[in-house]
Amino acid sequence: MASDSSKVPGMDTTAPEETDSEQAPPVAPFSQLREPPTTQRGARTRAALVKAARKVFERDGYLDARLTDITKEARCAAGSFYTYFANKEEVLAAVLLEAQEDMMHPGMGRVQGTDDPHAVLEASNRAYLAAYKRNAKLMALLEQVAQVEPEFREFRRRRGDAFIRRNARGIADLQARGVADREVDPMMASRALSGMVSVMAYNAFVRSEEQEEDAPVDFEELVSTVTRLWANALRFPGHR
Amino acid sequence: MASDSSKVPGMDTTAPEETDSEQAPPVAPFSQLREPPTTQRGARTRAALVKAARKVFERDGYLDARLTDITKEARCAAGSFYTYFANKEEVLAAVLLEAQEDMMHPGMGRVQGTDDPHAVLEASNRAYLAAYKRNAKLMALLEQVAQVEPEFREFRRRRGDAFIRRNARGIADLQARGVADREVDPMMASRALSGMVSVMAYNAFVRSEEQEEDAPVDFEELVSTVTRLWANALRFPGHR
Amino acid sequence: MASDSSKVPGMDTTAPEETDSEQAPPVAPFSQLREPPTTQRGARTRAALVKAARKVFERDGYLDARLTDITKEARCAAGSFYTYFANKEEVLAAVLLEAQEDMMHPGMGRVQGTDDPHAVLEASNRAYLAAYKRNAKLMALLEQVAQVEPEFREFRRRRGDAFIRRNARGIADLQARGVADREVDPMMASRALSGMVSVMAYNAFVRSEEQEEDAPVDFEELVSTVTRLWANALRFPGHR
Amino acid sequence: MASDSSKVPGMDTTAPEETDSEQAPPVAPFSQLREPPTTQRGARTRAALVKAARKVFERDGYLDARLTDITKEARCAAGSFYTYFANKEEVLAAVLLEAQEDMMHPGMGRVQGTDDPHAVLEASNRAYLAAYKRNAKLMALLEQVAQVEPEFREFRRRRGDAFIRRNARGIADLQARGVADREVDPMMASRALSGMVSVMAYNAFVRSEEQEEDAPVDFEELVSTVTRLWANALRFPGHR
DNA sequence: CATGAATGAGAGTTCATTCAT
DNA sequence: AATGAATGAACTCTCATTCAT
Repeated sequence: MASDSSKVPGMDTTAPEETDSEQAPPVAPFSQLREPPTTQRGARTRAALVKAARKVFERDGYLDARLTDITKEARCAAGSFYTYFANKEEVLAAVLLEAQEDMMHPGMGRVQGTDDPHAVLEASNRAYLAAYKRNAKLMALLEQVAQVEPEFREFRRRRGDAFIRRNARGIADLQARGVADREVDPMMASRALSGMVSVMAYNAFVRSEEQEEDAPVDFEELVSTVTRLWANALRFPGHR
Repeated sequence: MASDSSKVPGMDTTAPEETDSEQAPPVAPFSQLREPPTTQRGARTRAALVKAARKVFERDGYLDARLTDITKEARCAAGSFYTYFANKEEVLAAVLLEAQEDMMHPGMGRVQGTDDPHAVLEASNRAYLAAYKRNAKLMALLEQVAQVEPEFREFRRRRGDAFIRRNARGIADLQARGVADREVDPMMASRALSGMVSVMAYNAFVRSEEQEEDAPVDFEELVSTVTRLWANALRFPGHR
Repeated sequence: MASDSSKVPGMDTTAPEETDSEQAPPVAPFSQLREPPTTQRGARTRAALVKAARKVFERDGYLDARLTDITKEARCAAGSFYTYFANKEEVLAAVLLEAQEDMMHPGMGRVQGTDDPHAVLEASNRAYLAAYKRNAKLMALLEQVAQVEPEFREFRRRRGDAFIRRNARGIADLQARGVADREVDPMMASRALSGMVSVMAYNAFVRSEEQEEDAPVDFEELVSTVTRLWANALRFPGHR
Repeated sequence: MASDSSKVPGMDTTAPEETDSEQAPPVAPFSQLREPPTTQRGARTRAALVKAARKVFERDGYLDARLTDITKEARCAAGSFYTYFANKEEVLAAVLLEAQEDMMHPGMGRVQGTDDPHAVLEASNRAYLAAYKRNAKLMALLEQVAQVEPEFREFRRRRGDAFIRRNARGIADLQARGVADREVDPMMASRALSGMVSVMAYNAFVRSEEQEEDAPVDFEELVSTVTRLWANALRFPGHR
């Protein structure tokens, strides 16, 4: 069970600039073999290919996607593909790079005007889960590819690590403030709890079709459950 | 992200016969298309093929494994493969079926002579993690295959569900006894916490090679961390 | 379309012993590679194989029939097949030989107590068509095999020739008696008319499933039509 | 006994436009799965493959023909085959389609300036037989394939039906004019007589090699014999 | 830059036949 | 005689990649 720790949730109590510095590495793990197109036509074709690739990958999966499917979808010749990408891996990298922004910046940031750890945690989890839901197909794709291509395994790892470290800092911070249980190692706790949320996200948004009868999980219930368990696990005070 | 919910951990406070009845389904999801060999020689060849298949799968992964690699490893002709299996999927099913016993019955069962929920939980997690570690390569394989073959996705799901339900019963039981937080839904909590442990197991035993520098996680620390977080999350009492 | 000239119809005005002498050759065109079984058990197994082969051939066709299908049907081991036959061709030969009696002797013989050529012809055609109908599946099989195996092409040819020659003699006889048109060569006329009836038989009894809506041909109408055309073609007198 | 009723002979006394409308269906029973090549080079390759396929099929038979034989003969790579055809069946369809024109339109049409049924019939039969002779190898191939591939069985049936119906109309027409025997059903008579000619053609031009000693049939004798028998069978008047 | 046909290595599968038991 | 597992040659089809136009 590949849990996704490539995209992990949690709380963010740290300063924004640090976060950014952490996010840098996962952004560019792929070497740009081809230089970007010079002409306008080139740019258009390239963009069409990336868009088509995303569609085909999400529909057929990475392994079953044939390059000709992609070029067909992009309405260009098979050979044109190689003007922009060396192979399937490279288009996928382009697809992920393009979507990365939204996947990495859950968009919440910090809850304004409060220091309540519980509120911060909840907002953070909500933002994470919402982003996961938005990009569910891509996350599924990433999981699949990580099983097969080491480059993307690495990509997934870096993304997960960024979240885990960010959350670990948050935990350490709360421990220092006396708000969180000091008995646990912040890093390990972050791994466990970040993982917990990512598994829930994966199950809810990616594997949901697998579940035959089960009613789809209610989003808010998901948020409150993982938040509550997380808070409890770290023994946030004033809880009830 | 494929989190593992196919193999989930947890605590077992329920009666043994119930547990068994739950574990039954995942045991035999694959129809035996080929009938078992009648002669002794046949049994030997079949066993050699299954063994070879496990080796090749673990070494090369499911997708890169070629049937001829397997027959070569088993020292038999390519055609002999088809005496026992219809295709790659079927050998894999045989491999998993053979290993299933150990993967499903972490071997612990109950801690004798105690009702202490914390002790029970810890023993349960230790047993689960130990079994995961023993079968790490196979778990990795299962993750990989589940991404590609619906049959095995289903297999993974059933296994996960069995654990999740078992743990959900345990949680409900503790809630009834007033030992666990009654605010959370036992099923959702079980999903989250079981998932948490399985991710940790996956990261520790499967993805360990990925982690370049990080020191390998200490097994006992892993057990105590997840146990503590789990206990806290459910607000076990008497906690320090 | 496979018309059958291996089994041709017609009229038989010649003496029986001549006919028999013609039928001899087609009976044994196949070399008996294996000698007949000595023990009683052997005879039983061989018989079971021939019976099974006929069933499988008629069901699946010669080409799609696998030897293991036959042995399975005969409830014996694959290897046992080779105790009695060298290959698929040989079983088929055995099957045809066994059925030959009924296929070659339409069973009518002569219409007793009449010299009326029309009555004789009609009886002959009726007997031929009835035999064809009885053995339709085998005839279909023979057609199929003849397209593929030279040995059976030869077998088919000999059988057809026997009928054609017999009918040619009948025609020559009638010409001598002044009853049939003397302008046509008896042999050629026999080829044409015998062929005509065999095509009709093939279409009616073998290809009947092909015809989607068409009502199945009425047997008696078939008999009377071919008889009338045949009689007309040779300008039998007194015909209306 | 593969008689051909797929290609049947006869007389054509009907208006041309009707005939055309009947011949349409058999012309295109195969769906063009692959779209036709756009470039000139593509057209050349495709044509080479069809030509090679015809040669190989006629030489080795449909079943024994290997795809690599065809590509080798066409001097192109094995994979190129699949640019134009999905499998062996499809090339064969292309081969037959290409030859269809000549096989379907025996080229005679009507004898100009005469209403003499006998002359019309003879010209029609001559044209049919000549076309059969020209395409003998292909007709043999069609017979063979029809025994094995349902699609081509259907193809054969449609072609036969077209001829049979055309001749049936001719017969009905002559009956109306009082020239032909009114006792027989035009459709059944057409089936029998068309079949008669097609068997003769099959025997003369396809199975001729089988006949060891027999002198090859004289073409003109063939024409006059079947014509005479046909005319007699329908009791054309003024016959000597 | 775009096109789309050509390439060819390589994998899975079938099944008649053999042969040790 | 019977058994049934073992053999391995043969063939089809896929698709990423190249390259002439």
